Amino acid sequence: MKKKPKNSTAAVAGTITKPKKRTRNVCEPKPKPEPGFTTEDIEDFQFREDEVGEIRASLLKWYDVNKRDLPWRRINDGDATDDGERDRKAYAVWVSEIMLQQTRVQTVINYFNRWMEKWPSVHHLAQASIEEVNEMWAGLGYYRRARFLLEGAKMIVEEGGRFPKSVNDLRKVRGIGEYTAGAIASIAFNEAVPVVDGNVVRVIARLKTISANPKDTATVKNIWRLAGQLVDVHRPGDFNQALMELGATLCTPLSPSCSSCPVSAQCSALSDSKHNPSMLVTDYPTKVAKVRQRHDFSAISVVEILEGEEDASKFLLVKRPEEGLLAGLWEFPSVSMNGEADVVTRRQAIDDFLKSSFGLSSSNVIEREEVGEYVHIFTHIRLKMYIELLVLRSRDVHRKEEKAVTSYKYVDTKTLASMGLSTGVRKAYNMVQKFKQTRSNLISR
DNA sequence: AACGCGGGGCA
DNA sequence: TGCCCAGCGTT
Repeated sequence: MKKKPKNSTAAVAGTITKPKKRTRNVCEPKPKPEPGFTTEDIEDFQFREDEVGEIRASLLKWYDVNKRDLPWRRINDGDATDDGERDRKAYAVWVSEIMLQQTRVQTVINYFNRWMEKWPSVHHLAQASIEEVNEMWAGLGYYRRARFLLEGAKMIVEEGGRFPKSVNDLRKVRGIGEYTAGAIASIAFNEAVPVVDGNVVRVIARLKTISANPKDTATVKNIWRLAGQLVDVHRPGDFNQALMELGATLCTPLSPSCSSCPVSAQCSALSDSKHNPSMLVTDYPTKVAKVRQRHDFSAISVVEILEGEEDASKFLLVKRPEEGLLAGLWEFPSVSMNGEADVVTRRQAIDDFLKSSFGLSSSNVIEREEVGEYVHIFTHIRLKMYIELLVLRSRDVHRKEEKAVTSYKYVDTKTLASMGLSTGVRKAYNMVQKFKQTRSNLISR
């Protein structure tokens, strides 16, 4: 491997470093297409000053005309006249940015509107309970984000209730990393700092034909440096949003609309593709080998306790551990299986779990039915759920034998309907409801 | 630096 | 089905 002196020039937000003389100036026009730039190459990389000017102007002009009408922008847009107003904007930016982490705009819109209606300010949010927060968040995924929002709101209120204004102070808030700090500081407080998300990585990788591994720390650092060079000092918030908006709407992963792109004239990937049809804009950023999905199996028992009338029945819920997958969320009793498992094995495992943890005896069964199977896909796990309905008589519940190892509770159908359940748990419950409905239709016929 | 963490939409 | 999305905290 070729050795190069480490470039110690750190990314300075909002400043433009002077172009340096290099033996190989990658910014020079190239007589013929080159394959792209490796990790070592981009250490020396920067935009020319005239390029910076053109990109800023074109992108902002495009953004002013084409930006999407999004609920958080309605709050952000326009200049704040006092600190209170700036804080309200910052709160809206914060909530939207956390929701938007790894989540598409279209999905977020409704969640954002409901959230802001329920908790219009950081002070309102700080008074909320984790149960309420989970309820509002249910279905969005990465539930840790919701917990951090609540913790962050409490931190801010405890510190006096004023929103942190700088990247440095914002970074201290729970759940606010480099990206979110940059977004809030630039959009709400006009600090000339860059942001780098998946969109910005893609746009810059294409502009500069960066073929280095986009997940590599050195690459990410250099993209931050390049984004810092680009960010418009006068309109940093708009510029950052424009860059991301471009990535979300035109410079998309699979089919970019280069003919409509405001910075197509500055795009090396597009220029290369015109010279050589075998080179594609979509070759950048380079693809990263994906990790293999784990296959998990779980027996799930929707335990219904009958207390006289059918309407008075209650369901057993168990709280998941405070760390790991779906941390702290409620679910139906479940037992992890070691691969595919037949109904006898599953029931045995469930019986053992119900007996040892909740003192529920399988001798009190009114009804036990196999409801079905459902495969729930996480990014890293393929979870096959075996779902059964188990109806028990309440008078036979041996509360005395309960071991308080697991936190659990019995809830009625109404509570269950409104609770913050993960999508997989909600799916299991819906399958049980549908099963019952089908069965009662058959009986009434 | 590597890893864990949800869910959905789209080609 | 595979891909990837307005990332962050922990180890």
